[in-house]
Amino acid sequence: MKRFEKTSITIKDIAKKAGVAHSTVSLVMNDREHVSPKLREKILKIANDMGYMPNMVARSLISKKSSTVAVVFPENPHFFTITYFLMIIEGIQNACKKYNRALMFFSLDQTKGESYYQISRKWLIDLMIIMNVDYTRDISKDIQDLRDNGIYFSFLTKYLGKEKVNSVCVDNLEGVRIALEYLASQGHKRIGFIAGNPNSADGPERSQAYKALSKKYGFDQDDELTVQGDFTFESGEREMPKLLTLKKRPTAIFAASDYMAIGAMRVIKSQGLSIPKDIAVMGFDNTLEAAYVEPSLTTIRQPLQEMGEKAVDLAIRSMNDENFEPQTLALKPELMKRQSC
Amino acid sequence: MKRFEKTSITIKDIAKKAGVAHSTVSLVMNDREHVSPKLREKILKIANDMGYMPNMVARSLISKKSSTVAVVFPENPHFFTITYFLMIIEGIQNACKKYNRALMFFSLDQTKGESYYQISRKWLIDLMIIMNVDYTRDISKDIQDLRDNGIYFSFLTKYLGKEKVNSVCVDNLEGVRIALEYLASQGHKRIGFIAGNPNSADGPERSQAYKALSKKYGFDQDDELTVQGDFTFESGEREMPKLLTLKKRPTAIFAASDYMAIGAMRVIKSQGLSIPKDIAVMGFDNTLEAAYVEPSLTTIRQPLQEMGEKAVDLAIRSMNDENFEPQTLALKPELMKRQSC
DNA sequence: CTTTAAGGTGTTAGCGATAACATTGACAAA
DNA sequence: TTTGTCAATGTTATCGCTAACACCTTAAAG
Repeated sequence: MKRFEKTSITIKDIAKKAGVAHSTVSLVMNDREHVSPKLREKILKIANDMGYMPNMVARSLISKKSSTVAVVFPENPHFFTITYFLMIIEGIQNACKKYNRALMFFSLDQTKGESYYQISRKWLIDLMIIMNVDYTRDISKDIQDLRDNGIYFSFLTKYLGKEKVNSVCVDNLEGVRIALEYLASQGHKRIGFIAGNPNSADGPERSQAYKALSKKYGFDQDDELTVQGDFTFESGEREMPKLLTLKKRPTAIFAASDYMAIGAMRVIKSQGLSIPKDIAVMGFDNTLEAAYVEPSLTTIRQPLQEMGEKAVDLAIRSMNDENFEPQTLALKPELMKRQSC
Repeated sequence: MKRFEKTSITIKDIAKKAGVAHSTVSLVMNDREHVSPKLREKILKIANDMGYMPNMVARSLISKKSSTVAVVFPENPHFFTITYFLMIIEGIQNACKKYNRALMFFSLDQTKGESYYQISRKWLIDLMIIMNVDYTRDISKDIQDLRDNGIYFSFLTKYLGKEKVNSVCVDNLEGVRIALEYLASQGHKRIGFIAGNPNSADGPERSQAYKALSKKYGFDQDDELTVQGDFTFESGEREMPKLLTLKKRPTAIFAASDYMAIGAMRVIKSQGLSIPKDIAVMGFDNTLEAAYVEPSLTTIRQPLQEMGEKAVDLAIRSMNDENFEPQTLALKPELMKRQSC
């Protein structure tokens, strides 16, 4: 008792005041049966009067569950300023509110050999959202470790491996279809494509969709119409000149991310070309910046907040229902008509 | 033992394998003295071989400290998409890395009567970053509660009350000075000012600085040159027309936030006026969007990341040094010359 | 050769909570 | 009245860890 100067109200304090055993108080606090309504009422009142607040840490220790949602993302010094992620996190935060869980963030430092399971064990995490997984690591093992230890999780975005896991993504095929259809409706036939990060889940999907659909819509098929970016602003800036110097210049550019589209726009404008008159630009994501650039960027909206929320929902459902089959949710994208097309 | 299907490696497992008491293992894990180097070595090796990972929750429970940094912000459904906050959070995340703490987020729901202290007790938080406090609540009491219970904290941004507490902010006077001086150097004499949220710490400070300095620089002093916004994009859009319809139109606009500046720019452009030729626009903050708008926004950069990092630093220093005087750090702003001026 | 000090190590008691199991007591049936 | 039953409580062990303290070495001092 000397060790701690001050100690806050515990179930034992309440028990003493109410003249019952602390286990009874525990039953009341957890809303379990086997306590008479009268006593329950009394204990609740005392707890309230004393300003009792359960100690989540002690609960975690005994139950091996932490009442948190852990978001784990790869080590990236600028993770938080990529608004794309932020909008997802906002959705996750809303879900936390809904399920009454606290939100924790962890960055996974590959170089230190940290694993998803280690983090979960260290902090008694029982629910994890795995963001933007780095496919250079052995994720099958990660998944196995998590499963073996009763940790529920969802991937954001789509998980590429063969295991059936919860994951949430946008319907890329549909997104690309909407984008290309809109460009086609505006009379474009020659469309340059800036592809996204080939090591991600979304990059290749969008590239394939572009390839397949541009045939369907009767667009020009030259290989040189596709350049390889990595979703970043810089890659858009880097690759755009290649498209501008083609003998036959495309009349529209479709970038697999808004950041690349914005980078490309900068190059186009710096060449004295007008958007959309000389070249139309279409993005993908609808990140915050899309509305602010000039001209504002026509793009495909990913329901990012909803994606974050659903990811938590799925993990919770897995947790509550043994028979729930892990699934991949592909949410519907939407065309945001603005000025760049 | 039946209760839990699987249990992970604990110090007792290590102790058994090493043939010592678990308390000895604890000493080793905490890098404390009274263990011979040879034994320490041996235990460390065994721990490593067995893949031991300390259970932070059990540690928290006994030590009443959670090894986390808790960021508490007021209930706001869009908190995470305000990039201003995000950049700060990025700094906080970096500091967490540095101090080897996990990052937790809590939104404080006034309506449910939650208090900062309650959150800290519930989760055994010992270090808290209080963001954007809502001055309609009795913060003196919050501060007292936290102090009484040995919880260390910093405010972001500046704390307005009389108590001496850790807080980090930008030097608003200096920021406004830099902005106005630059405008003066470009020959502006009549400058419209869009003030920020009067219930915040930064809003009134910037307004006062504007008033004092515009006298010093010999700018026009009409009251009608100042309109009242609240930092948001919408308020910029709402207030700008008032400045445009003045009999004598200002040649430059200084907004107390980038969001308001961007809102103002939209109005100016919609009137067919050119920026900066007809009207120059100066922002404050240097949020992400400032670089993307057209023309790009000249603004005063707040070192947001650094602010987040310093806030954690201060709280940690308070924790480690009993004699450390709580202080307010005012970081230096910086002019970001772009195209809008 | 015994005493003493100090460094190592083990023992034990919690932290605040949950949960298995034991016990009590009230009421109905025998 | 006696017994049985089941709901309502109490008792106790434990989660993984830390820390106070007791104990036991060993080596230097007497």
